[in-house]
Amino acid sequence: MKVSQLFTKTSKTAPSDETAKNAQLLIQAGFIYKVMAGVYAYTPLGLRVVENIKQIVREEMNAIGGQELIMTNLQPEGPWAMTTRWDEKVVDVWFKTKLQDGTELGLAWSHEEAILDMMRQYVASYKDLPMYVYQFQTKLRNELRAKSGIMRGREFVMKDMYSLSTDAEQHEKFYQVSIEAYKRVFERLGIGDITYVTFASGGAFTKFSHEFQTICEAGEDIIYLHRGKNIAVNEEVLDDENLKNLGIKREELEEVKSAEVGNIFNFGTEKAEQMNVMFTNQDGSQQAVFLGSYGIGVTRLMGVIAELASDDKGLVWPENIAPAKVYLARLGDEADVITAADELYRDLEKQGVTVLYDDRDTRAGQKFADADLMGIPYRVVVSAKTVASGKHELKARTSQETQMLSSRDILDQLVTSTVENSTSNDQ
RNA sequence: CGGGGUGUGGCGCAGUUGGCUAGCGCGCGCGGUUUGGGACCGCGAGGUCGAAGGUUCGAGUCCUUUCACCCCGACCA
Repeated sequence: MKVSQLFTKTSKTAPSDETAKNAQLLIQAGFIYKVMAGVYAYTPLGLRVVENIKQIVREEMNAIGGQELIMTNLQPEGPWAMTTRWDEKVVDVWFKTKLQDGTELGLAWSHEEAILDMMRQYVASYKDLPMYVYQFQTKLRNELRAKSGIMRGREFVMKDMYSLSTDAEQHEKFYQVSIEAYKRVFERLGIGDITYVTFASGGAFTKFSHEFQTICEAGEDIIYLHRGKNIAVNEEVLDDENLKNLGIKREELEEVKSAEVGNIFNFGTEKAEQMNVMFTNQDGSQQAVFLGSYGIGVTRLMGVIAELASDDKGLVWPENIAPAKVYLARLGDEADVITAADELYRDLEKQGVTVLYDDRDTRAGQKFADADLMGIPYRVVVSAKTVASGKHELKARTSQETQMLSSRDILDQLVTSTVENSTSNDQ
């Protein structure tokens, strides 16, 4: 991707109508565009980050048997009425609209009912179960108040997975598998060590649900960490009885602010009973499907990571989700400089290293400032000086030191570290 | 939804107790000098002051209504 072709521009000043750090930085650097409160467009750089996060999630969901699909945003009343969740007194975040003939429709804020309604047609026997489906969807929620930039919007991208199981035992098995998969996702996103499996309120079917909470000052939740056991308790379920059941003592806990980046939830058989989604069991009896629901807030994660990974110069993306791995700054427009930079650009991309190639006719300072603001992990400088010496400059975003290396060595180094990344990711 | 705050060129801001052609910085265009950390000089384009209504000889400045945005709270399956 060439910087000269990006329609977005960086800004020296933060937007005045945002106070959340994630929104300020992402807008300043040209990753998102604000349409209205809680509603943001993702511009090319931002979209790359979203897609990178999605890809990591996708790989882990596929690895535990998830089948990707896409449900619809437009929802008919029928399925939701069966569970009482069509009622705006029950679910107050509905956006509702109408067909031209007056038929009321809802815009999906979640998809449990939609999934079950569809699966009624596909699930007939215990042999069809368990079944795991997931999607990346733009969720629409009429929140009373949007806030914190992209961490709490009215329109956001979420990965939601649904498990359909024959019974509690089969469900529980996958539930545990999903917890491990989620841990791998957050590990790969670079926030594994500050993301805690957290006990939270469970609703009618189980004592707890599990949230994945990332320690973050900008988060909305307060959780109590037990570092020894590597778990946490949401303040909403912090009471003596629960602590006793979990075998932990209040004084062992540490209070922190956090952002909920994932949630897994057990619906039991109630929803399938309400919606009449049944299967025939081995003994020939009709039984209701056991439902689980597993969310990861994709765009919220982007916001959380932007909050956590930045310095006074701008964003600092982890390599796994950065919009590009390298910022190639070409200084000067002499023919040999252009040739050298173009070649390096081509060779890097050819070997799978994503490059943001700053081929603009602007000064060095501008390019360096933009590279820093955008948070690209590595910066390579090609100039008349480096071309003359045969060695270009390589610098990591997080480092002050630069190395002078030949094009060949730069290639080797950047390609190699890509390989290391993908290797550790496969485990 | 309750409380608080803010709306002035694309962005960030200043506009004194209402006063004449609404300023500044960034960005943008043209010319020139520059060229490794957001260059400098000159010229130039661009706003009717969130919107509507009102008071006044006169409103960006005052009043009313309204819209939008931000923050706190409530809410968040």
